[in-house]
Amino acid sequence: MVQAELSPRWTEWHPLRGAGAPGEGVLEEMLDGGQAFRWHRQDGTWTGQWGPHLARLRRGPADTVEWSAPQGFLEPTRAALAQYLDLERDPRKLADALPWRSDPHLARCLEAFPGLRLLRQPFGETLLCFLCSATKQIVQIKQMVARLAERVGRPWGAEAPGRHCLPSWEAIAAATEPALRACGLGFRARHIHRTAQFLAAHPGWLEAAAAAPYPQARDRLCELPGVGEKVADCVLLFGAGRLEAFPVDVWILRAMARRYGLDGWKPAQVAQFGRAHFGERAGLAQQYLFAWERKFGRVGGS
DNA sequence: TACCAGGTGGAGT
DNA sequence: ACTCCACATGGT
Repeated sequence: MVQAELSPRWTEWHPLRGAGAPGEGVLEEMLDGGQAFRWHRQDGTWTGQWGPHLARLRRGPADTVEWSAPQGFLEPTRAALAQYLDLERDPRKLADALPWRSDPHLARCLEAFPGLRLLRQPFGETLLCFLCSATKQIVQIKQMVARLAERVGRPWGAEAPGRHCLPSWEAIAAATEPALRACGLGFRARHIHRTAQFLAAHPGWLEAAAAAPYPQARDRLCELPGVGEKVADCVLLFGAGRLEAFPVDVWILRAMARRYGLDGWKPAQVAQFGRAHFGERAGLAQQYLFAWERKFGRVGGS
């Protein structure tokens, strides 16, 4: 499917500066654990794209992470990575403010994924990716957005031949729905195309939603076709750094039923419980619970 | 082969 | 307001 996987010439590796390095296996959870869908591993090296950016990441010596950029893009990539990975903030300090002292399961989750970060992805791209996410596995979502980039997005540049950015909302609005459907989007193609049409007809709408306070931002996003409470929360959490957002998917529903006794609770109730129980950074707790349940909770009820 | 996947929207009660 | 179900597609 991907024909000539020509790779760019890369700069040398640089140590990632910033507080709180991820523990063993945690980098993988950050890049491939359902927050982002544009990172691919080959031989222990992760290559990823976001917005106009392209970078590689790998584990370095002594619990560090190293990065490299396409030749000629060292400084812009350095700045973009700092923003994307939220390097200014220490993830362990953020997590320490969660109520793990009174919540043994949460404590276990924090211990299992030390240094886990929430990404700060481009808002519009996050919306696009999570519009693709409905009842799809992460591997399939990655495949869908890869095809969207390849067929609808613009080429990254001469330095990285064969590589494409995700399409802008304008580009998606200009595409036909059958063309989107041909990317394997299924019934999501209609939602995505109608959302694109709406955004094209309402310049500045998305930026306003991104800037609004959490409850208003969430309500506004839910006006878009294909966006419900879960997708809106994912977009705000992973695309706008709104840690109050508490996305409830099948894994969180399962986790809250098994670990907190919330059997039979509906998503909206679980979301309310989550925000009340975990506090103003509930979304961070959510990501730990999600990661733990997927890694350790696949079999066995309690 | 069945069942499930980071759900949503619409119809019927 | 709540319950049920169609919606497309591919992994396990």
